[in-house]
Amino acid sequence: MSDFRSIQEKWQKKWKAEKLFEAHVDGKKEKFFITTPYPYISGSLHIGHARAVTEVDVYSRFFRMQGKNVLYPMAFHISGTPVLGISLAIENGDKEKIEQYKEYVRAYVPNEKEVERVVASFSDPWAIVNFFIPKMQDEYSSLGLGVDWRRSFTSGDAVHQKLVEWQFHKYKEKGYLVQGKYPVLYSTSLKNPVGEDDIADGDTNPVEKKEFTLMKFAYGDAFLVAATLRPDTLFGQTNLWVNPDVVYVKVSVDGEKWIVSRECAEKLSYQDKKIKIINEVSGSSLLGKTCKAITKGELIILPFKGCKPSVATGLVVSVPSSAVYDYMALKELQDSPALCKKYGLNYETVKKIAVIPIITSTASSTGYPAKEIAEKMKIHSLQQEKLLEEATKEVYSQEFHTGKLMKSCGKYAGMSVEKAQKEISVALSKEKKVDVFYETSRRAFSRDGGEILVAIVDNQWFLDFNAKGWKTLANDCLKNMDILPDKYRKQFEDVFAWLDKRPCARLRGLGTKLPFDTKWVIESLSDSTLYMTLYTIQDKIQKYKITGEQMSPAFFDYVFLEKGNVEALSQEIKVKKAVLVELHDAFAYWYPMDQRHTFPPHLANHLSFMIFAHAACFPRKYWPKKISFHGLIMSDGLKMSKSKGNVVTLKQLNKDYGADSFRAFLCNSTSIDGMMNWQSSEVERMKNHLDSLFTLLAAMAKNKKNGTIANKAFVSRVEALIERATLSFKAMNLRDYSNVVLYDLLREYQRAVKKEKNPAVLHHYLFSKWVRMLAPLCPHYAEELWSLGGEKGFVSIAAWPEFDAGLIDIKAEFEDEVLENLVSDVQEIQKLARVERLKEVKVIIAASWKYSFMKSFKKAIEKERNAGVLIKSLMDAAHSKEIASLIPSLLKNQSKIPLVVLTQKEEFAFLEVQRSYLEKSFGCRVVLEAAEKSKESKAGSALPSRAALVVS
RNA sequence: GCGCGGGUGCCGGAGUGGUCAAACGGGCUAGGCUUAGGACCUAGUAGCUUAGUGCUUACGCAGGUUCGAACCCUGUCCCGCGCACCA
Repeated sequence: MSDFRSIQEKWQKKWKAEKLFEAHVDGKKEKFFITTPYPYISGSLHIGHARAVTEVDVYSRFFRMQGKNVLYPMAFHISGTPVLGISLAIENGDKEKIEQYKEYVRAYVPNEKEVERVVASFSDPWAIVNFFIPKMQDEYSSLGLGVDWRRSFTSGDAVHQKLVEWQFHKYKEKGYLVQGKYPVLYSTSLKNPVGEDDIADGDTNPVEKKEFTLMKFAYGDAFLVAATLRPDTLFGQTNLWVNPDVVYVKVSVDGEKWIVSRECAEKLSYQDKKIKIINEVSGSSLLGKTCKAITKGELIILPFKGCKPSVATGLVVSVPSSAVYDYMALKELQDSPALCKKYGLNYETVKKIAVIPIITSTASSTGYPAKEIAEKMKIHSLQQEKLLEEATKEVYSQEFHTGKLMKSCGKYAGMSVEKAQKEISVALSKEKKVDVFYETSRRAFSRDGGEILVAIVDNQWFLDFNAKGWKTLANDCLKNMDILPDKYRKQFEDVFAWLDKRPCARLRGLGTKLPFDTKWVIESLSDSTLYMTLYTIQDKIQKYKITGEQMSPAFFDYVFLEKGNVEALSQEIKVKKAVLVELHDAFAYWYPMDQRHTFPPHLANHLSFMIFAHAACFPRKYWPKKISFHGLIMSDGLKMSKSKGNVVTLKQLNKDYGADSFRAFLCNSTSIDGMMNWQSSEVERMKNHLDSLFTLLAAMAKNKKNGTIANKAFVSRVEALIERATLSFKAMNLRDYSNVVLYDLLREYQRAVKKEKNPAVLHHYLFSKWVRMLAPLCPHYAEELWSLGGEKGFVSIAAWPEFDAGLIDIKAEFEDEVLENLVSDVQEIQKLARVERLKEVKVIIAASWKYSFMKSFKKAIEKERNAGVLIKSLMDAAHSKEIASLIPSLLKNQSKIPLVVLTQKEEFAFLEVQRSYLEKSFGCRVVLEAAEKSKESKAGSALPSRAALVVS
């Protein structure tokens, strides 16, 4: 049994010592530059992080063996709020976070005192970064990755920040950067915009922003302001709802007086409105009064306790035709003179309020969907909240998709609901009869307990993807890229079409400051779209100790774009001209990026932005060439998560299975875009399989002899497998490639060795090819075997085996198959006939005419498949009966048609050669005879390459 | 809701018009090896049938095109993912 741990360590050390994976500019070699998004700093790495990097490694090792100059680099991302959040939590004594990080640190630091000290130091975000990065590098390296670590950096390093500054200057010059107002989720306690991970339960129950239309109904010197999501129902408004138990406030809003809930007034102050509270107005005091309708006439104010002061304005405009709540609330009043009396309302007036039909849709052809659905669902009271919710949703969805406005809607009559919604609010907004208000989709709090609401940020910086020409460039870039699998191309196109303005800076988080407005930090997705360029020069930046100050925009202009005067630049930033030229040459050699490999969740954000960034800042020749996608990772059939306890860390992985087993399992268990389901029992199996493969190959290594192999079929099949593996690799079909090296070659070997008198010759031919083909998948085992077999140097940089088309021998393969079929047929017959010990096997070879018939038949069916026509054209008077029955049966079961049609003589000769082998397998005499000469009744059923058999 | 992708055996998944009862792997069953277990090897794994190369039913469901469909077309049901300030 092999010791995977020591083998793994041994070869990783040697690779490192020999600098095997350090990539150097070499104009004589074709380069291959492949990347995967840099990982974000987190506690510890698990197999989810390992998929992309491992697949890239397997793939790039193949290209290295194909003679390409491969650059596979990696860096680290630290921008944004997460790292900052951790250090803040630790500084604030957050017990949960501290414990969590102690746990992470314990994996590396044995001494508990030291653990405490390290975690305490994490109040400085850089301490987190500096602690984890070397660990992450080690863990990644333990997978056997051929990464050139000299080119590593973090997004917080000067070189990265200077690049991002250069990039944003370019954006600004091109007019891709604009400023404006923008609604964001905002925490009142943090006094800052918040993202999903700042919100309590934000990841499991996401908070969205909802855009309400505020409708202003004149009431005395003020407006009663009601919020609605459906401006399209404007013409169906019959009354206003207020909550009689709520005390509203009259506030001055930008010169107008509005009556809204107190909570709403507070929220409005965050939404770019100047608010001053004038006085209180009790809900009950409004009952029975009227306000001016937006369309014409007046609306009466009625009570409805369902109006929540915490939602929108706390006032609701009633549309009983379409809104089930409104319909029910109105009906309740109309059905009860007592209730009206209680609120001091005139029953007759209330009774007279008529539902106004406004929309026909699949929900109602007459315009009374609320009434109809309430009756259908047997809703009879406002207490049935669940049903009411459901009914509301149902009506809305039907009306939104199928609704048309009726005659009652004036000039909007005949318009679709979807369209009317937009047009009505635009028109009313022009007349200043409505305003916009943003509300959260649910009540939410930031992790420190502050309320989340929607605030409007002024002077927010946006990337304007619709800026002149940008999209055209990006689409151009996309069009010339390979997307693997190509089904994602459409998705890119859709995302590109939909991208509009995107906020690109935040007020908090780690990252690069916007050079021309330094209170803003460039947001962490926007700052990581061009960093791959740095991989091409980072080794030299370090070698020549170039500082952040020296990396001015002019520096990047020259290094990337060869723009400007080198001499002048050299003087200005004090970097030798020769160094600048060297940097440029390195960039020009490695760029563009040949491939980027990641998972589909990056499509709509990172990858799209990456394309836009390249399209914006670089000429066509430096645009990325290919994007490939891998699938997601599950563990024991579930998404990996701490709470489920199914996270498999790379440390564990190395301890229990080792890199090669993981790599083989990963590549073989699913296709590249399929989901990898980690199941330890299956990984264990793979480990065992590799063990026995290793044992077998190690034995072969010691027993090899040059010579000629008689088994042409074997050689032909192995050559075909070499070609298949090569083609699969080129298509990044890692599963099919791994099938070849893990199983198919093994099967062919076992098949051949049974018939082989001189296995050492077989080994000589197969060993070196097999080990080389195994190397990308299981590099550690392959290196060990390579040295066991006495081969020179590293297999990691050996040449990939060449496929020799001249050794493909279809006839030999076919004959071999005929032979194997014959053996298994005999065995089957023996079983069925219950013959204990064979005395004789009679092999009756088909009559000669059948061979020529089969030849013509094969040719004929290339064009004609109709049995009747075939029979006529192939008829031969001497064998009419047989032909008539043979043709339909061959058509039905085409597996009976031999791949290669031999002649009777050839088949005879081949079987004669194999007779001794057959006799040995059966342990008895084997007699060959031609059907024409046979006395057996079975003789007639023999077909070319499928002899009739008689056993005794 | 909009957009995209997908539904194949006990499972993961190949297969996109004929050599498919379906690659490869796993599981399961039987046998071998072994002190035992593990590992490994052999055979079987839709049903029926048989001294073999045979029949029937299958690729979400319902239709259609074709000599022929898992594969093409139409309808339908179900599932997954994305929908922005978040890495």
